[in-house]
Amino acid sequence: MDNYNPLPVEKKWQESFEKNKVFKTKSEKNKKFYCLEMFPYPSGNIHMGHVRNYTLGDVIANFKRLNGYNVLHPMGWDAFGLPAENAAIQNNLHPQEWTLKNISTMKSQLKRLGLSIDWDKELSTCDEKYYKHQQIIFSNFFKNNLVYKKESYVNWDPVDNTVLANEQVIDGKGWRSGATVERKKLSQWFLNITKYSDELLNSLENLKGWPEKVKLMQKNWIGKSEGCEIDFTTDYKDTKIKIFTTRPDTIFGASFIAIAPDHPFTESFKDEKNFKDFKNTALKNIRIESELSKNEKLGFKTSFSVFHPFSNKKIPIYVANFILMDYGTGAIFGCPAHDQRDLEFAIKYDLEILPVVTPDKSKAINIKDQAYTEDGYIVNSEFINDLTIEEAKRKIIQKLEEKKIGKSKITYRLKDWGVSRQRYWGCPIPIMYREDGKIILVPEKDLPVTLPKDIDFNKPGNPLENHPTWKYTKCPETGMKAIRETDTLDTFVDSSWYFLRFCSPQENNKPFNTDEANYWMPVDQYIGGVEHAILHLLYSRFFTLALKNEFKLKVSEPFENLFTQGMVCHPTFKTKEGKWIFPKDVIEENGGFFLKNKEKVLKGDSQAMSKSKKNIIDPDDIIKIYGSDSVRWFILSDSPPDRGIQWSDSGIQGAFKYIQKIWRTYEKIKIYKKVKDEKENKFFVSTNLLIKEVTDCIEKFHINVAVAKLYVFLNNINEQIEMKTLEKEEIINVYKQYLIIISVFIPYIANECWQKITGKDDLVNQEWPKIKDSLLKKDNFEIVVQIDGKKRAIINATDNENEDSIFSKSLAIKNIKVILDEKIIVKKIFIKNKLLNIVTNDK
RNA sequence: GCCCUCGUGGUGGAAUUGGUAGACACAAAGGACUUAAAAUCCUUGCCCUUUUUGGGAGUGCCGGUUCAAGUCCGGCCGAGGGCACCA
Repeated sequence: MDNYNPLPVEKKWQESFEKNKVFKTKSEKNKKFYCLEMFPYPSGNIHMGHVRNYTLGDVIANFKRLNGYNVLHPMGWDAFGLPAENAAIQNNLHPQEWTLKNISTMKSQLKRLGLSIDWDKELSTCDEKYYKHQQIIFSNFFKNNLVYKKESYVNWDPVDNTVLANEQVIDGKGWRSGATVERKKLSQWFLNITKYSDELLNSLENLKGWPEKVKLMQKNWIGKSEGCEIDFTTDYKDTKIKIFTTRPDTIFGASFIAIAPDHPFTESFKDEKNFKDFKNTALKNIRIESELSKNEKLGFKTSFSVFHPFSNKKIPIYVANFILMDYGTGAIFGCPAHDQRDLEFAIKYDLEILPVVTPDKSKAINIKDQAYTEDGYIVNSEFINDLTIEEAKRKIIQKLEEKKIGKSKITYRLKDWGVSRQRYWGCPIPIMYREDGKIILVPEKDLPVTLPKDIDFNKPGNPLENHPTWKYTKCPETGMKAIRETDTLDTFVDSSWYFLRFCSPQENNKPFNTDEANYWMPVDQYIGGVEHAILHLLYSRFFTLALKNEFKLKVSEPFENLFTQGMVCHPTFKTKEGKWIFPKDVIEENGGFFLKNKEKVLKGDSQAMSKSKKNIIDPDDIIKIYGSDSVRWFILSDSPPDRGIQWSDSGIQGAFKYIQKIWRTYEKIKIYKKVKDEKENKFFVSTNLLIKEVTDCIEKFHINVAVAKLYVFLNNINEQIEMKTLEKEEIINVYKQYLIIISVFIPYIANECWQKITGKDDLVNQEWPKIKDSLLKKDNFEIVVQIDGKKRAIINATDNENEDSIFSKSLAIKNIKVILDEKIIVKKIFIKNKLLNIVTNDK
């Protein structure tokens, strides 16, 4: 028998798919399925993470197509971003050339995988045909007050004179210059996502098809807190400090006020030397975020106080390094007895610790180094004594509102989205600053504002800013001089609406065609990495809400079902000096690991594949040896798709063997002859059951289990071939059903075998095999017989066979009888067609 | 620190949601075929035993609920992830 050689076969079918536009989206508007995987950043080559992501999506898309859905399965490129600029600097290659080259490479790699993508829908975010519409969306947000400018901090490299992205700051230093990064305030554009805080939070519970984990992460990110604001009157010219608290019930335990270092109240003493020093250290420490929680709680005692709103007691005001100006009101009252952080602060500065909540009314509570934060009753608190915490909160808020010094208030952790980037390779913001100081939009007819091609990366800073002419323009209305916005948009903006654009990527006048979008949206299945659980997915939800009215969208949520796939992992290798080594450069010998020059290599634990640790396997290298089908099959088997998968050589070899076995099965069927008769054959029943199980597994994303069932399926077919009791036609029919099913996973071998066995190449036009309910009804069952819950025997029974009959059959079994002879039967538990448990007095 | 998830053979993992634990695969050992290798196929896989269609232990640890627990409840231990001065 010939071996199956995947490479020429796969090439043949790839060309055939392409030539015949097999995966083109249909125009008729019947039941639809929009299957989308997160689009890739064109970094150079596809990696195993892409292979897993797109293969997974392809299984779903193929499955739905065979089940009669009109499927939209597009692909595009998240093509703006910093690495293109870095490559430009390093290789003296224009970001656009670098990007386009990468897109072309990766596109051919994806095609080689046999993905059922409609390439006519391809889009790229760095294409002006795409970002023109993003500028229209920005203009729209501008008109609807969803975008505004405010001062905000950036990472500033004082040596390179440039703004750094967070990932360019390493241990607080600039990645190129090594200079300590400073915080610098710049005026930047913000999208008003917080306007939708409540809606984004509340509709999470309607997202039934999202993983609970992701919803929880978003919920925590939005971070809703219910509490109240209280105005405290100070002894400085009667000014007021507004604080936010979730624990107004502890107001009588307040022993200090703490405000943020950049709180407006600090204006009156901002030039005091002691305060300046304090503020500098406090703000400096904020920059290294990981250090924050370890930081010591430091306070600066001001010479001012506030008056308690109910007791009129004087309470000192501190400036504290742990109070953030951009959360709540930038000020709190500290109640040390019932907040751990306040307690630490109070101990350090010797402030009063007055317990006002007790778990037990009859006993006094004593606070040492643990704040009491549990439920209880209020004490030491005048008119709210003896109330529960909840009652006290309500009472205090009511009193505050009566006295007009406070009100209930909901605060969110979610902040508005800063979208300005001081970068070249991004979508230009369609804004002009007119010489009379007015900020105006570039009119829609003048869009897109395109990026200049001739740029100089040798000068530090933003090339758009440095460009000799690009930013100078004129106001089209007044003819006044104007300067263009030189910031570009965060690339997360690009990916916040691309799923809408895919519905009508050729639409010229609008970001998307309303009818098409309303037909295809929402995305029925979205698949991607869990690392996007918060930002990308939240931003996309925000965009959908924000665009809804203006563009007449029917949906409020973009992604009906979300699946977050796990990472592809591989062991890491290092030399003694700690240099990372590619797995392909490592040779295993007698349990040890070596380089080609015999240098010893240390094997580390398995981690997610990453360029920096070099524990990567290039899909190209693998496909060249085993073919695409093998890679697809392996990456789908073994591990549940939402968990990490261990890449292994033996695993891919196993997959390759399976592909070979599919081929051998075809060759055996080709020469098959029936030689004997057999009355009873469970084959069709078990096949039908397998089809049902595989179908269920795919629908539930248990792809690894579906794969396991398909091993059984093929083994069963081969068993039947050996038995030689079926008609050839019968074997072929089951094999054809099998091929339809595996074509969803591994299209090339499936199409090849189908063509060989049927003489036609119309596998893609087939229907998913029907499950025959009549065959699902079994008439034979294996009944488990237990004594006191322990399995003792298995009995064959007919459908619905009754308890007495099963019981008497059990007694006929020797060891059951032996055991029961010594015991008295107390009762029997019987479950039809399944189980009989005989319970005795002797447990 | 807070929140979440997960602990099953040498390994990746199944188990219809409380009803036969270990499907399927990888790796290993033994065998068949072969001059040989590769490929392929078969067998084995905890302990005891009268070698069986027998018994026992067994899903991180301790306890509980139940006729019955990998699955439910309580406590502990361990691994991974998210948030991180959020008032």
